[in-house]
Amino acid sequence: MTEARKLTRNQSLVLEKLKSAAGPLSAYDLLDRLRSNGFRAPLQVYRALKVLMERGKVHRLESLSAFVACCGNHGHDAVMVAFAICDECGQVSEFADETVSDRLQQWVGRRGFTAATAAIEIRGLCEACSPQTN
Amino acid sequence: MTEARKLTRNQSLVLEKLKSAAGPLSAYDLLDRLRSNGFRAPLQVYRALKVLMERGKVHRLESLSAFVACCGNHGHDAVMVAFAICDECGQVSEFADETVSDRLQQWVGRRGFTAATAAIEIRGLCEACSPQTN
DNA sequence: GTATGTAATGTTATACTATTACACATATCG
DNA sequence: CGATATGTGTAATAGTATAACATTACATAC
Repeated sequence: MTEARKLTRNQSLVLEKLKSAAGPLSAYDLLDRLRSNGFRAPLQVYRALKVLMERGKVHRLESLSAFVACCGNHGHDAVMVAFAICDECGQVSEFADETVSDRLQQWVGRRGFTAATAAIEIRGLCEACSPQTN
Repeated sequence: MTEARKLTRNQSLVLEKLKSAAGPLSAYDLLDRLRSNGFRAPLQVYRALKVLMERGKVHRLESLSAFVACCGNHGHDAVMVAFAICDECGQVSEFADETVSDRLQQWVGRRGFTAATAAIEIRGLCEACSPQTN
């Protein structure tokens, strides 16, 4: 198991901001929102994010260069997590599908590849933002 | 079908560089390699990349902020493409798996989400870079 | 309590990635 | 020709991320 130390002040602040945000936040968004808490430099944010990601509490959305708090609704295992990101409203849904995970693992495994992390990000339109069909 | 115009000079140059590269290249890598061809500004690269990606000739690796030529070995359809990226040597394998594609489509579809594009990137160690086990 | 090692922090500067804005050119089509 | 659309060149700027260094906080051992 990963060592589960208590979060430091900076780490807690960053995590709280992400949890209370409506959607993904960039590191600089976070910095701006934490200036009133004494944050002054990007590195303070990036360092906190690094630890939070290592502990699985935060995910980085590669295609947005932004970060979200982990929803925690999926199996706590080392399954690959996927995201559906609405290009219109920015809403993000997090999910994990074991079949997807297994198939991807199998494909790379057959070639001797050892998977460490994965980014699975689907971009499109959420229901609310889709053009009406009726 | 997507209009298949002939590539312009800049677009061809960028595509050729990507095809002949050993691995993914960043936009600025490309710029440096194309200075002898008259390239002077990042925008010349980014504009060519944009068109090449729209035509499916180039993929962007979100987790690297880099670009690769499409291998063309997978079904030419609108299937989601996946990548295995070695964190050690930078080698990239491109592949498409219909099951993965279908499962992801199903998951988001069930929630009324309309998928437009996807990024599936697995990071880890390729066979050659994995620690020996024998 | 003091020494020591480790992790976290604060700060500045810098590197890397990407886009905006504007001017000019070229091609196609009526 | 005039009108629209696309491509180009250039400069300036915005946005994302890390390197390097000095300092502080805290746990543990002596």
